[in-house]
Amino acid sequence: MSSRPGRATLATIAEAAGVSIATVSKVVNGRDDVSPGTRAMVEDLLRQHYYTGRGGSRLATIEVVFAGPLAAYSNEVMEGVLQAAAEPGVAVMLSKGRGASSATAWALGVAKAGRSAVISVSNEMTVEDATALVRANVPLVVVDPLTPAGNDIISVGSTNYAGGITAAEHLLSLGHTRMAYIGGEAEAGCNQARWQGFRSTLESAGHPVPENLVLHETFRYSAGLTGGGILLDRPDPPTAVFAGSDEIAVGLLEAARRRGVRVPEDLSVVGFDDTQLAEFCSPPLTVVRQPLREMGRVAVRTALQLASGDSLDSHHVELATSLVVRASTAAPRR
Amino acid sequence: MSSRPGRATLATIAEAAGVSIATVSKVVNGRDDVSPGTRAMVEDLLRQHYYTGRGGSRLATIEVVFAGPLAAYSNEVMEGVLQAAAEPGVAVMLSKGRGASSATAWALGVAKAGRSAVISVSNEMTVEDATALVRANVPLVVVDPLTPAGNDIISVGSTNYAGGITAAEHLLSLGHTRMAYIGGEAEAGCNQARWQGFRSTLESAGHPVPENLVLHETFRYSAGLTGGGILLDRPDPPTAVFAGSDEIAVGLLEAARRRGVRVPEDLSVVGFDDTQLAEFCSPPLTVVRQPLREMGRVAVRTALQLASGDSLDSHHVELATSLVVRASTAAPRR
DNA sequence: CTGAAAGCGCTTACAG
DNA sequence: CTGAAAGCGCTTACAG
Repeated sequence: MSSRPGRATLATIAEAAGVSIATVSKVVNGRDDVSPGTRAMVEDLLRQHYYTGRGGSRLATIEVVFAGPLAAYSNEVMEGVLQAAAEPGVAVMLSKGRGASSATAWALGVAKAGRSAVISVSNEMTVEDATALVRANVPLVVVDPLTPAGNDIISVGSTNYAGGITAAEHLLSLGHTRMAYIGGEAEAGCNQARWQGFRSTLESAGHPVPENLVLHETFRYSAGLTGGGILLDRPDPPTAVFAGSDEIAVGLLEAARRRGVRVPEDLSVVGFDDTQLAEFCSPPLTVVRQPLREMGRVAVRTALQLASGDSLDSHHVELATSLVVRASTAAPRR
Repeated sequence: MSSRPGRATLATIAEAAGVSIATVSKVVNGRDDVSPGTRAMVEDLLRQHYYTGRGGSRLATIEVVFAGPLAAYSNEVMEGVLQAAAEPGVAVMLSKGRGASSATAWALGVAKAGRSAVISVSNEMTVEDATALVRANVPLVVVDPLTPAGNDIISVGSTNYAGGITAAEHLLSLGHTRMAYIGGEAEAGCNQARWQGFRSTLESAGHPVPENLVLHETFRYSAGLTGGGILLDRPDPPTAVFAGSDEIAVGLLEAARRRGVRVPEDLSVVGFDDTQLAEFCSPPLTVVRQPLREMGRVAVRTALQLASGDSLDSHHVELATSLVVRASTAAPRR
């Protein structure tokens, strides 16, 4: 073991690899006159030594990736991210993901641009993307994962199952017995958890959700608008609906308005998330609150820990959901 | 004139300044063993030659500054920014401004971090901030300026005055004669323009806005909620309200709901902006649309032009507003 | 495919 | 306050 006090230089790597500085330089610069074996070995060493180039580590920068459109939901997460990043002076970059480029090219670009870590929000990070980031030595933290994250993916979520229970208990306590669910993407893990928590609680209470009052589509407004229409146009509409997101709930509100169905007098609505939409709509929404800002903050702290090589206590953190009662729920009419 | 083919190096600057490379290096690194006169001269030359350091220009990066909370409004602008930045591969950083640090320190930090330009959205950029950026050689573009921008500040806005006229004409055409205005910050230039366009049109039509039906507070939801309450609690409430922003309009919607005032049957509401809030609220809002995405796109293109040293055709661009009719306006009851 | 050697851009301890 | 000189980290044309 040679002494290595400061940052790794080309010389550090060259010594460790038993090759010349010139060869290491070629690998770093992606030249092609290096044998595959040598290249692989040198790349490994570069990663192990956290080689950063002469610029040193620059300003720490976190790249936040949103797959979908920016929305009320993303704003909450971003506020938390910005807050947690501001104090240590970490810069925050916003992007829409890798677009058309290959996972490898994208990950390499992210590394080359000097990003300290990537935070992916509510996003289908494919295993391919995640692997590419690992190979490029860029830590990844996933917020509110759609797919149940694999074991080696670090993620921050909330207690979706408990949230489903909370919604059910609230509606039961108001006296509802005929309730419906409009959820997001059927495959999404968080959607499944919300639904199962809701479903099992109502079942135990002796008021199971009829199969034809369960809709899974997307987490977007349009799903609430059309799904709400389907439910409300039935001869026997539900007296309460649990929506898998605030956007769905707000779409449902509009479906109700169009039909002259009053909320909460004729229909109770519970949303999920507690974004600004929930506060700003009329009537303001009763929701299961997901602490999105706090999730953003935790994601930043975790990402920074990973970036500085610290080990983590846990690969998945779940923050508690809670009930926020506003004006969209009431006892059913009799 | 010596030949200068590629990027400026310390040697380029040293030659131009007639000092040694060592002295230039000291200036670049902020050492204090340089006389003020020499320092000033060298700094000038560094700017003139677009000195970037050995890293070259890195990845072009634009820093977008929002002073207030992220909201439906900022999302529209950001979508445009991200779209325009994606194609040329420009990175987008998000920040909340300089916080507690001095304007100079902040601007220097922005320059040192290698930002190509700053886009400030709907923000009170003080003259001090703007000057500091100029001195640090970082181009600035202001989107939807609150204060009427000075002559040397580059800005992108929309036709606020025309928007006010549009709102007035729409309500007049529906048959309204008693109309109110709830605007944002009274001093804000964009607020003034919207109000004056509205006011003058109604005046010409013989239906001037009574002074006690004009409220100026902030562009936020709470201003619409309280302002709407004041208006609707009058013995002689207006039959229509023009709101200076979507948030105000949505707050007004809630004030109406709480009082059992139906929109649009009992009250017509026109918003301003056309954010997602306008689409998602119930009833969906009739609005004067501000092309926020396009404004974000233009801001990026302008910023990039400035960063590459191109000159601009115009220091201020105004994009056209338009009327989007949804469900919050109708003829007044008789 | 590899590396010795020349050279570039930059920094800094030190002499004046 | 200034700069000559030593030296660092890196790149690259070229010889093997």
